[in-house]
Amino acid sequence: LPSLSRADTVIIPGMVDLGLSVPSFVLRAIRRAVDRGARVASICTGAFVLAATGALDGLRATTHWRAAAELARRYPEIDVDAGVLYVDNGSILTSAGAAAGLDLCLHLVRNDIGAERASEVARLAVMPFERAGGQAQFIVHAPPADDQTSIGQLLTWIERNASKDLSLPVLAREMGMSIRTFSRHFRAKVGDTPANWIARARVRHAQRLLESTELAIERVASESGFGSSTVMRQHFAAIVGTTPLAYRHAFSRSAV
DNA sequence: CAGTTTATCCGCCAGT
DNA sequence: TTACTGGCGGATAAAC
Repeated sequence: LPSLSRADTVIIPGMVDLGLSVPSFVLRAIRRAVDRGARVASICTGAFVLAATGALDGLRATTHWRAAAELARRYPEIDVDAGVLYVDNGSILTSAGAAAGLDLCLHLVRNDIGAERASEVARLAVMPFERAGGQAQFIVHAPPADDQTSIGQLLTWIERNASKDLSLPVLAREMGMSIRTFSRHFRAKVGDTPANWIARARVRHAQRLLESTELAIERVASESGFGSSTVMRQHFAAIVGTTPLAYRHAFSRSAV
């Protein structure tokens, strides 16, 4: 609970038993997070917890379809919509059943760091990138993530050009900003430092090459933009937790 | 692996 | 006054 006073995003999972009442100190902690502007999202029947804090009053919201009527009965102030996967009110979000919770989380990832990364996350989570049809018409009340500025575009460009020179001066010039301003904006928008993010992009690139080619490790390193295989190994160990060769072997064994 | 060089990051601050 | 920019220094981390 103490982390609720610092968290940027708070996610409330579903509760098994709607008859249980949530301790008031939990509700207060959540309410404080809401009040200081943290982004708070509920999944499935977690909407009941969020509703109990009063944060949903006057807003449109959703929950598991079997619980929707009960939510509307208990909290007349809430505009309950059982026909959508999730509802985005900007900093307050709710989602329907558990699977829709994944859609909601993917929506957050997409808004935060772009569609490119979101599609990767979706792939990792083995779920379709964007569910369409049926009840998939989600509602976006908030202005669509302000200017999904050029930082987002830069990220996808980096993702595709891992082997290029991605030093700070180069990227800053690319963006038409000074180095100082660029690193500041990057940090604010992406939540990570450029070097860190680039290292992870390069590791992803290397993983792809290791999965799908027979290129020598040294070659994989240079194609992925690492100065040497030593540098790649270093990052690989830190991020993936194994060595490039071990990764390739593990992958080829498991890929039928 | 250890030592050296280079790059990055971020607080600070003066200038729009 | 607030909101933003961008150079500087130097601790820190990465690359060699």
